[in-house]
Amino acid sequence: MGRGRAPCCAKVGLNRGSWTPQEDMRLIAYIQKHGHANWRALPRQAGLLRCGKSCRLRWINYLRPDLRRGNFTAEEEATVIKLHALLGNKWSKIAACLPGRTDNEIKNVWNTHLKKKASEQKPGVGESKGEAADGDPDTPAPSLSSASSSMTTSDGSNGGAGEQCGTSNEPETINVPSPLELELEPVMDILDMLADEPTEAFATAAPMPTSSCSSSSLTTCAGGGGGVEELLELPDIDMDADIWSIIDDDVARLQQGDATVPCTTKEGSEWWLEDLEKELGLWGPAEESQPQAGPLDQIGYPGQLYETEGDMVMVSSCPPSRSDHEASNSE
DNA sequence: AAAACGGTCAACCGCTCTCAG
DNA sequence: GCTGAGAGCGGTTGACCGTTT
Repeated sequence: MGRGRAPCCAKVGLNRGSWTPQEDMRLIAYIQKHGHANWRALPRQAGLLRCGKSCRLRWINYLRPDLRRGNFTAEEEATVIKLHALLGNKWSKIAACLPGRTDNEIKNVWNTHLKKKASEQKPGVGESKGEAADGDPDTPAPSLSSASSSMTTSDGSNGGAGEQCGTSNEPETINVPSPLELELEPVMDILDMLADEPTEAFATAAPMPTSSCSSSSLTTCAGGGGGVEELLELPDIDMDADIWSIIDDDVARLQQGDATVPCTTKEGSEWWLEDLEKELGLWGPAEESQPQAGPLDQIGYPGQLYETEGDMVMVSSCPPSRSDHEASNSE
């Protein structure tokens, strides 16, 4: 109430719309180095002409290292459907049960096809709290374990995307009893409570222990892959110029094929960027990478520079064109 | 072969909640 | 206890791409 405040971005002089590869690189480099303690200040300190909100969204929905990508597995879809039946449009909470998936992504998937699917599955049973609605005798708990299996299995039908995301993300979690289970545990509790008391119980009983996976903080996410958190522990430092030296330095080293450059090494905590690049078809020898559409046609490998608007830009991660995304999905 | 249509997804907008001063 | 700032969430929109006519 009355918490009115100016929009986070005065819409003057700030970039809007799709993110460019260089913007992505700046954001990634900055967060890798300094974390994201203060989203509002981040774009200024990182030298980005974006509002903090936009940066946050970009990071959370696309650049975050612990993201899974590619099509939803059947298990994930089932989980979303069931959780939606339980929670409604609480996308962030649903996302908390699907590590590596973002609320935005789940929302989109729901609105595009799961909604239809769900209504087809349960023509008249929709209001029965969801659990057995799809004819599956399983209670929500089994559905969650399905989700957990989907995490480690990853969908082979994703044309490679699945392999990069899920498994490479947490190879160890397969044998270890459970980062994921631990993560899902509170959710199970929540669902348990929901079985008795609808939605209100959730609010009180769920301090959102897992929400970090969906959107709040990478540092606490089980899927985050160890070392990343260390990178993000650094305090917020004011360094407009510094970010450039980071990027410039990395660019230079990348061009020399220096595998120790953060964004390129698989051994460090930056493996995810490689994965991202692979998924975008920007990684590896030409014969292996997918044909790029549009402006990316002129782009070679990660680390390679190309010029745009008089700016030198490093080929690395970039917002995937739809063709990239769908190419990987259509397999 | 071209145009129209529909589907999908990334990004933006505005509101609410939480926390620090 | 109050106020303001920042973060997070859910809804909506616009652009792009594929499919159908």
